[in-house]
Amino acid sequence: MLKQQVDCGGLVIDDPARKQQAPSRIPFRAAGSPDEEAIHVLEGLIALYGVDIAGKRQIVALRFPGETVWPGGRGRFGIWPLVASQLVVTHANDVLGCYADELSPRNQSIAFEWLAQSRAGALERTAHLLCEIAVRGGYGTDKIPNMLTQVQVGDITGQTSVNVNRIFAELEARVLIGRTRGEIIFRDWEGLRRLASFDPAYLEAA
Amino acid sequence: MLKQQVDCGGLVIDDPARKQQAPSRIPFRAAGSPDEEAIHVLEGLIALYGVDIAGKRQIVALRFPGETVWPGGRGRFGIWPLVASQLVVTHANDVLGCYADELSPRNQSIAFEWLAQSRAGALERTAHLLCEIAVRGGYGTDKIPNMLTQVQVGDITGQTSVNVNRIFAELEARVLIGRTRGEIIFRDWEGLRRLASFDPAYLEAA
DNA sequence: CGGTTGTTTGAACTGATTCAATCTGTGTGG
DNA sequence: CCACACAGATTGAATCAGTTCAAACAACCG
Repeated sequence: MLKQQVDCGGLVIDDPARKQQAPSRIPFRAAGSPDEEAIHVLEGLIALYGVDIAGKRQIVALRFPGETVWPGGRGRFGIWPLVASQLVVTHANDVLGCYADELSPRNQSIAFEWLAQSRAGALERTAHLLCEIAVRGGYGTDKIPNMLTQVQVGDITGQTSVNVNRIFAELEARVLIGRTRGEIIFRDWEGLRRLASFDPAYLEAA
Repeated sequence: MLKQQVDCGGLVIDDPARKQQAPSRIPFRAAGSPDEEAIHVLEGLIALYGVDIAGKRQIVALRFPGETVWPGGRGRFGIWPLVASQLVVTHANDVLGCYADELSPRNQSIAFEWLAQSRAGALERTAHLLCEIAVRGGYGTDKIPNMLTQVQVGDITGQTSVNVNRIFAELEARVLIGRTRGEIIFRDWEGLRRLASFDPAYLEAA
């Protein structure tokens, strides 16, 4: 998970002068802004989102700590911290070397996985998100912090928050997860993984 | 559209010895095979697809003539010629140079666009596909060849063929398209474009 | 305490699926 | 030239997943 940081040269990314705080849920960069920058996530969780005519936002990608938002969408996608985050912004050229070799195939792989999942049922998609957070966030298979609102989960998985709530209740009723205030507990990781067709292979670089 | 071919060195891609015919609808590479190769499309239309537990296939990307299928999914996605196609297969290393600069950002941009579109209604998604075929296939805004079955359109847009049929009928009833045996005619390109929120900017390289 | 944000629940509605049947064009063999 | 098979397109009816609207409930915070 931390490989990118090492590859790209710690001296750039660890420069404290470039570090920025990004408050939760305040757009860090709105859709439509030019993007020449690479944004490295140190802490928190960042979403790339598109907006349709009706004003509905659809999240198209997540970036966990250690991952990087590369330019390439011509600014069509906004950047939205789902939780309070720490970022380092560099000009893309400074770290381009590691883009081709490692990062881009992995990001494409994740995008394809999301597309392949996109027609599954809401139960499967929601379970898949929980699995992905567990692995990509490095939390392991016991539990993850409950850091997203149900509205945010809906933006990611393409449902209304009303339905997210029912899906969570259903996952709990099936004893796949448990919920406390601050955490989601995996009561049956293997069952959840199977329900979601989640195979972490797509998260390894090509 | 042909830029990639030029960039990557015509001598490799134009080598007639490497040219292969790929018959329509016979998997060229099944999901799960290793992928070390770059597959260049000379003619036809290629789909990358994933398969879920239920055996349903979901197409995650298309490759038109002049475009290339890069490795990076660890073989999780199969390659399926939607129509009879001409391909050139090379080892990825031989043409890696052009990957980072041009091709990958564009492919990521397209994947994001598909994800952003994925929650729109069936009418909008189908209209979007027609627009994308027109531009990416280089057919212009008058008409496109009717080369896909309604089952294939459903695989791409995530619907059943029954619904695809109804959507086509609806698009025709709204005088956005016309249908003949071999072609789909754009009767109101601007209206179709607006309905689909189709902005060809995402098809330009970053 | 009131204000705000997030969660939970109910009921009506709708887009899309599923199942099933019919229709149309195309090619094939007698 | 006709009989037949086959793939694709079209249509109808029942069903279902998810949305929408509306309201109640819970937790948190100044």
